[in-house]
Amino acid sequence: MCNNGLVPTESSRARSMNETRDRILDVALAVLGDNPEAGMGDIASAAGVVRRTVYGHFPSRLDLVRTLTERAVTEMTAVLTEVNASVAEADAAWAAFIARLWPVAHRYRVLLALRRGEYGETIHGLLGPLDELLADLVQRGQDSGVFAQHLPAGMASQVAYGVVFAIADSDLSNQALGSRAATITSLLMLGVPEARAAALAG
Amino acid sequence: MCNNGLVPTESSRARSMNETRDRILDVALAVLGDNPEAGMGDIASAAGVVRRTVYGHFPSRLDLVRTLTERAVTEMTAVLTEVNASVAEADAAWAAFIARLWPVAHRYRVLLALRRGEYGETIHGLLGPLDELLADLVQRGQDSGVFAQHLPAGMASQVAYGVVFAIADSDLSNQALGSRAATITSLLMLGVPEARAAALAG
DNA sequence: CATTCATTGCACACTACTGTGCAATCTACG
DNA sequence: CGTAGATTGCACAGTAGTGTGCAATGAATG
Repeated sequence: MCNNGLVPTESSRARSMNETRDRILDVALAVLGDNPEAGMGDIASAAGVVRRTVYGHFPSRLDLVRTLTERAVTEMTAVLTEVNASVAEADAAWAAFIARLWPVAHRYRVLLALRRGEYGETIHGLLGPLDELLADLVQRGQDSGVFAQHLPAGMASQVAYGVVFAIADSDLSNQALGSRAATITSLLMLGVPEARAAALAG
Repeated sequence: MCNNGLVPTESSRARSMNETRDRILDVALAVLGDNPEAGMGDIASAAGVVRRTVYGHFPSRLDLVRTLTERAVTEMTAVLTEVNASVAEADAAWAAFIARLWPVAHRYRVLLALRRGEYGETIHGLLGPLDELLADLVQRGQDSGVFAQHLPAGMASQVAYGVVFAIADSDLSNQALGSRAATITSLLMLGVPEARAAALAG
């Protein structure tokens, strides 16, 4: 063991193994993004690896999906908590969140489809904490009067960021325009006036 | 043949067969609404019939789904054309459409899930004409200035009525409130001011 | 060099469907 | 009553996936 105990200095072997693992995850995200029903074989092929190898890293399909979901939740939660801490007004915070969420949402667009069917329960469970944070933000906006109250906070937040993922899913070409469109659209449906929404979307 | 040639007077046999067929369709809508991945066996059981019988009425699973989709398109198109003919303003027409669409949307909520994966192409093709009508309505509203233009008409209509189906899907308890909430939410995201949206939603 | 270990290639069992074939059954109809 | 036809029950073939077992390979490691 030449490990210094602080930095997990990986042997070349372990590093190469982690690279394989990461590549599988990245490729899985892309492949499943195109076709949520793709099998382990499709993912393996796309990753330049054999199906058996994928099972070496992820014992089951559910493990792979869970890992992807955990990644997504970690990234998205980080963005939301950061925005929540630095932006006071709820509508401005929402706008900042969506703007920074956009690239992430596009990457993880597959989760929108995977939420239904088979893995729905697992994914839903993992997304729970994030859902609560979103609902809290919307609730805060509704309490301070910047958001309308035509929907209960929980449902409004779900539908609003569902819309973001939906636009991220259908937006194949222009990423920049999509971000602005998604921000404005979600703000509008939360009850923010058009002028204010356009201003917040930069 | 004691048929008078005008009304297709069915024999008791043919009537009973049509009842079976209709029951299968109704039950399939309910079962698939709860679990879009339910198999022919599940549908058959729920309809109080044997799997083989379902195949007697619908040669393949696709035939069943296609029939359900055609039903949905027929009903929804009828509502939309009727509203289009009787209501002038685009935002008012949209509100009237959603209000009358609501119960239908709830019944056919499964199509939202079925649009992705396997039958997506078929369903998409059948929904095509309806999608165009919706896009036309939104375009009309954008041209006359009652709808905002943050999204192209085609995408705006898709996302807006996707939201309606999403709310219909998650709304298990109160149908009446859901209709109003869905109307307001979709109007808001189309850029209609909150006051006007609330007024149009009755 | 000898060892360790990720990866490979192949075989296998298992599950869960779809769609078909066919004889048996029961019922409405003539 | 006799028959046509809808329905049933069961068997069967086919497909497509998941997950496992195991020997062979090849490269990094000590």
